[in-house]
Amino acid sequence: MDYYVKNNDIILSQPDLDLDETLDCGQAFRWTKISGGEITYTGHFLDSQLTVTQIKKGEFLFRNVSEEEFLSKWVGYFDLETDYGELKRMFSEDETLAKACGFAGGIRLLRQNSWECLISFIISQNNNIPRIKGIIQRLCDNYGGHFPTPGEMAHETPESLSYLRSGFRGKYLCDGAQKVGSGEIDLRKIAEMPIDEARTALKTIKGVGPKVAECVLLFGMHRTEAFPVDVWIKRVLEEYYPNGFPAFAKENAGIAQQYLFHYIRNLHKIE
DNA sequence: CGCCAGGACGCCC
DNA sequence: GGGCGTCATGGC
Repeated sequence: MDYYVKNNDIILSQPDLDLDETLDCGQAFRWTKISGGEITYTGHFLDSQLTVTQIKKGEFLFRNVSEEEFLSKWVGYFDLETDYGELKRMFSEDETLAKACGFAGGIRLLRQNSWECLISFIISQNNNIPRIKGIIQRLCDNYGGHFPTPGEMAHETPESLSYLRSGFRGKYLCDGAQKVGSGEIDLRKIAEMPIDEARTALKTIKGVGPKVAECVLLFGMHRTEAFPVDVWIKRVLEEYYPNGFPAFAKENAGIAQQYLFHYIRNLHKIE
């Protein structure tokens, strides 16, 4: 990992990271882009806030971040100890994946908080990304600007959450909050389970089906073999992989999925 | 205006 | 087990 401390900031050199591709690709919903000449995002992980700027291609400024905080928090969050160059070389055995990696090679899989991920992807069902962000924004605003803890949300009802305007998802959010807040569901234990057991456990929450469970496993528990299939990935599988997804990528199928998701969604822009 | 969205549920057969 | 209507809301 190539970084150094400069004044109160961290300068990171990482060719396999692009802020737009990683922070605005539908895996996380609480990063906002700061308008201006440079590419800057501000957002949160757990109780820490970060403002990060892409100085130039592959070079980043983590503003007002100590070396200790960088190493203990953001290196993990941005998965900086994984070699994505190596992953992309492996994926590129496959023709479609090679194109996808070439199109958006700056995607990384963020290591997000499992609880926030669970709530976020319950909200995501049959919804679009701008509106998902809006609902999560209203939720955090209501809790003084931070993402509510399971304990804080456990008492909510669909009526008390009506300000979210989350529609039919309100009752699902309440069931998730009640189960996690009460300890009936232990996300830390689920994260360590064999994956099929983990899937089954997550799906005991109302509103958590195959897709949402897979997203929680991939984005919130870093189970890289999890492979969420939404309408976009379904199109990819039908069009490019009629005989199945390549077995060599199985262990990291979820990361491959990220490249493919971004690729297929933006294909209309490059043809 | 109509179609769609990082789907899941309930019901039917 | 697979197929289908329904569920709120609002982005485009």
